[in-house]
Amino acid sequence: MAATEAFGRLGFEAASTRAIAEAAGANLAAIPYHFGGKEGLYLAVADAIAAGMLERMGPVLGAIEAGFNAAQDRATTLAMVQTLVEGLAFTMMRPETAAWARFILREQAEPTEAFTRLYEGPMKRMLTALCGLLGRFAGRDPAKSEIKLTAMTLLGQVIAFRAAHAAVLATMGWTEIGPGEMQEVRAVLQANVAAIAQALERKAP
Amino acid sequence: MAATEAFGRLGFEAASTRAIAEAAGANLAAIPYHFGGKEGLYLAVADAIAAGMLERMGPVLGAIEAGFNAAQDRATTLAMVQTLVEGLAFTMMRPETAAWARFILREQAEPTEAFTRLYEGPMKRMLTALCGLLGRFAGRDPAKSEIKLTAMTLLGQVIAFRAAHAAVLATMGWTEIGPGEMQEVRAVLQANVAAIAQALERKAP
DNA sequence: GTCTATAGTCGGATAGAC
DNA sequence: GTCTATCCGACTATAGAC
Repeated sequence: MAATEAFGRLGFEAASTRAIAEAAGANLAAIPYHFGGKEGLYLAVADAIAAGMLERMGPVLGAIEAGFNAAQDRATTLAMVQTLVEGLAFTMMRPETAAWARFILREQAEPTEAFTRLYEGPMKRMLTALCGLLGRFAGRDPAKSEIKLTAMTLLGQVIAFRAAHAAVLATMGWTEIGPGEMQEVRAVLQANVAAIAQALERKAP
Repeated sequence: MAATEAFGRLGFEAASTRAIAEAAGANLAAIPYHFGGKEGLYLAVADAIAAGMLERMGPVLGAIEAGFNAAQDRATTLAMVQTLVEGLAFTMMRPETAAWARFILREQAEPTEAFTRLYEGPMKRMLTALCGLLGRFAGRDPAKSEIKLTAMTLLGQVIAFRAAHAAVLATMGWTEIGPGEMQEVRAVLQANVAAIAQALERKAP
């Protein structure tokens, strides 16, 4: 956890193993001993984040994947999309996951081996599920660019609240995105998802 | 430019003035001499980015601000929203501004004095213009939370393509977001903006 | 203004005692 | 496994020649 915080806040190079060891109440030499070095610790953080995300999003994703083959009507499909977006929002906006978000955003800008572990784990699964749902909605191949890009924009709306965190706080006059603020965000996200889904549906063959 | 690239890629602490000076073909000692030190150089980068964004977004923002008081119909207002979102997308997705995006995203996650300069300059002006347009669209006070949050999600969709850059490339099978890819992104952004605006309009008093 | 040389600090890794 | 002591490299800033 100390390493997640430090790497997320400062990046790989600027974070110091000395500070991480001290924050964790551990000895500096324990890092090379247990993780094989600073880089090993960094990858261990990526794996821990991937596991944590899968743990939190697992139930929602499992339900979608399980219910997918049973032919669903559009209302049910839309509800699944809403659940997925909302699940991501609630997972990524919790105070405990702020450090995850910083770490992931860094890896997005400058991907390393750690990004592969994050992408091939939780991210790909979420994107695949969302594309499947949107494809059914639009009556089109989920692998089509338009569907995939729409999926990115839906998840992107959520990500933006972390990526543009300081701008959100400044604009809204908030000091944090707590439970109360989260309710307002959720209402707007739901409205947007519904609007975009409806537009997709209108274009369906 | 060398400093923008280095600070954007590595962050303030990890970027070295040695590497920046070498990349710029300048002498190491020139940095303390001309900018007062590493921190002064960092703030100079922030100011340069703010000025560059204002330069690129200025015409679009000026037109919106000038035309705002002349009572506009909804079609014109929607067109202005589309122009603003598209302008931001084209500004922020150009290869030349990739370094800006990395710098800004870092400041969003961990704001310093540099963020204030970015926010009070171009960001606030864009957000104010967009809230004004959306407020008129929805027939509501532009200062209402719902309007401001909707504005954040609209700009957030654009930001997401930079913030989740690696995930976008991996999902789309792209190697970069060039002009061709940009056209596809633009079409989806336009559709989303139209859908969200229409939903706002339906809720208008 | 521009450069070299250097001072002073802090980084990660490791040797070796326990 | 855990700790202290230490090595060696890289960093920013500055003194001082030109």
